[in-house]
Amino acid sequence: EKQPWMPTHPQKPLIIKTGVQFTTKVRLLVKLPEVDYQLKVKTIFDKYLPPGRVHRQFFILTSTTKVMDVEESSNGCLSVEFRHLQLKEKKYVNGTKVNEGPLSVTEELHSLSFEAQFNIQGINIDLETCSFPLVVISNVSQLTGGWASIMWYNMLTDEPRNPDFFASPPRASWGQLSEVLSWQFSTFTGQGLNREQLCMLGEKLMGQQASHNECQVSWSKFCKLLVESFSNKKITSLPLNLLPVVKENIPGKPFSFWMWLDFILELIKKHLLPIWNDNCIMGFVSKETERACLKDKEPGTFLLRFSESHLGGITFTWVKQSDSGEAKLISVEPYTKSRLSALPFANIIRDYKVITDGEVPENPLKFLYPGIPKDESFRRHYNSPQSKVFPYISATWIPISTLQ
Amino acid sequence: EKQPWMPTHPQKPLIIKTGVQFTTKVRLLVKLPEVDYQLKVKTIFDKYLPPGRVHRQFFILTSTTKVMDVEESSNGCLSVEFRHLQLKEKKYVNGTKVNEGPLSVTEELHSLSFEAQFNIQGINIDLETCSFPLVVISNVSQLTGGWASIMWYNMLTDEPRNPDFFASPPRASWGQLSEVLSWQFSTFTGQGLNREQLCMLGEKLMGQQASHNECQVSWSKFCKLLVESFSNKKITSLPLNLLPVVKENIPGKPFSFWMWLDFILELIKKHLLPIWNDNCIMGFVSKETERACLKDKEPGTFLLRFSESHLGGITFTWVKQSDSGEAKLISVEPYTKSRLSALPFANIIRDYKVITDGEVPENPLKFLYPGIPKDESFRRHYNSPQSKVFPYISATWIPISTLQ
DNA sequence: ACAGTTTCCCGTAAATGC
DNA sequence: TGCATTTACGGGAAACTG
Repeated sequence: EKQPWMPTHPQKPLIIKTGVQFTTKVRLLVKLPEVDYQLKVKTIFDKYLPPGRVHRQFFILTSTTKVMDVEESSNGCLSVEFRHLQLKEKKYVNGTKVNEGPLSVTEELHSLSFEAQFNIQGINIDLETCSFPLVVISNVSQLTGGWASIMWYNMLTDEPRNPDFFASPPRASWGQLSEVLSWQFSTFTGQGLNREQLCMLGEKLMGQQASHNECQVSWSKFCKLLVESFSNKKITSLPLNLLPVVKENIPGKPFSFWMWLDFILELIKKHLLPIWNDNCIMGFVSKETERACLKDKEPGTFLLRFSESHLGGITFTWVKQSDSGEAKLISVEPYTKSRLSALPFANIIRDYKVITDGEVPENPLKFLYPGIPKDESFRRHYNSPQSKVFPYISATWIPISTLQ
Repeated sequence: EKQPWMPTHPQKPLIIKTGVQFTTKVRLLVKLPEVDYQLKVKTIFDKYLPPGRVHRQFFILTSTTKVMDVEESSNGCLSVEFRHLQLKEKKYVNGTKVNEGPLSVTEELHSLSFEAQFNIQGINIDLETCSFPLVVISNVSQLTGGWASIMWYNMLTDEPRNPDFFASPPRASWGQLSEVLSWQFSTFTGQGLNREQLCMLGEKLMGQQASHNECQVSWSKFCKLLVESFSNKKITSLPLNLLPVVKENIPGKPFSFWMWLDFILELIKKHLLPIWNDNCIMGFVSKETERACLKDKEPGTFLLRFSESHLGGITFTWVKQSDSGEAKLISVEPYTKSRLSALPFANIIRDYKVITDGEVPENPLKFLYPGIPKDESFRRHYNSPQSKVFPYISATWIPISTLQ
């Protein structure tokens, strides 16, 4: 017996949102002789609650039993697919809501059990199986946190069930973690992260180290602590719940490493997929590396990287010949999903202009690092102009910045 | 007894969306002596179904009884407010779903009844009252149609209840209708439409007439037929359900007069309120009037009007000195809510540029019709540039069109 | 007051039904 | 099959609640 899983959110399975339908399928791997009776399967949510601790409790709002059927696609074994299942929270369990302790809701692990019972040659046989750990959320804003839990669990344990996993979550080696992160990118882009990109992520998470692979990353560093600030390293490495105290000291970055990364994944998925897959986006580059890359390049050389200060933002940095003759690096305010839905990023790169007073506006982006003429890299991604809208003349946006 | 009404959608009361909470209040206008007992009120949805015809049927999902209370704000009379009421459709009434005839769902009129019963000095007294007609919708996309019904009903009858009103809806005189339309604008802008604007609407609906005020407008012309097309008047004046036949012949305008107008109302509400209230938008101007206004004006004179072909779009038309020396009018592709959320309209006017090959981009908008220097009209509506986003340089959009 | 969490519901997209 | 209508649910914001 085994439980494949049809998730609500295809890229983030094993997360169920209350009030949103999900689908699950159970297959009976043992072939039963003489199947001329109906085998009814029942699903139960959280059949085995961990004894000591108090979770939120949920129940399946919709019908929970269904009869198994011969599956045509496989070799004739029995299976049943539950569709339109929906979860709802039981409120006021025992009249009181018990404090849930230090775990956040996305660290609570739940499970879906399946039961069936049949009688063969006078012997009653009980079948039972159980899903991998599930996270239950109530709003899509919790998907990022929930998916962090699913990844951490499956990366670090082979146990099919351990609801207390996050009571003391083990650390991960960077070797393990980087593989998982890279895999996250490959799940929807077809390719993972390269060595340089992973190296930047390792540095961001663990600082400069001789060898990252042996480093251990804690759960809280991955997903609960604020991202290191370059300007103020010590103070920002505090749990989120200390944020108000800290807020006055450091502006920005009220997000964890994983939250930062997951927003980038979403940005790529929705707005950057073709140019990402075409390797036009260096993406994960520290400011130091960026400087090292660009400082000796000719003016007009640029690279694309994800903002470290703005969630889900991408920026470009280019080399400008300054008046003193020395090269200067300039980065544009990061483009986020809302701005990218006004104009696709490739068009922004094509049309971007800097206006310096008294001078003719100029596009400062000429060569994609290390030195490929811009249009050669991006031409195939430029959007063709929209069709005519007779009797009007069509209109679009030109992205600009004003320099002093 | 009387029923004020707290709507879900504040600007469009008397419309209830299934599954969305609404609130209603009943007040007892008779003052009862010696009120030392509890007066329980019960709400019933569609207590009196019209005998012959078959409506969709709904019921109140939530609790329907509540005890009246002395209202403090008024002079101590009894009242009760039902909150969190929610409507759900009864499916499969009597096992079959009967065809509903020619009425669309937004033409079905429903009602909410209130009952109370009390005993005073040995006499049983039944109280009962009923709301004005209500429209029930299942999606906000039906708000426009529902509100048309509410307006038409209340404009043309004083009956508190007539569920069959739309079986043969009376016509409205343009005098009545124009007053209601103007009032729609004033409900959220503080001022109605002026004579010229109303005149354009009258022409759009009824064609050129000596006196519009006496004209009668049918319900279907108001809200069910396609808007007249200037290029093809006859063919487009057909009911929406004939659209597929017509579609091949005429592009665009698959919407009724009221739908067109309501999208404009929404556009004003969300994106144009300050400049609308400042009378910068002439808005309702036919192409003929536009030409008459602008043809002798100096180049750079422009006006703002709502698109007749694009739902919820606003455009500007300006005078361009053409090569032949003759004035030429050019209109930009209408800006709709999605594009206006990228850049506010006032900024678009300020920054708009036309690029003609080989020439320096130029802003063709100089004088707001009849001749007010642009900045004088719009300066107070320009958005200040966004704050700095250190260490990035800020970026924005410049709206442009390319000519030839 | 406040942060974590849930609820609410618009608006788009997809599904459903006639 | 096509349109009218409903359902689904992401996403932003408000409400809730210890």
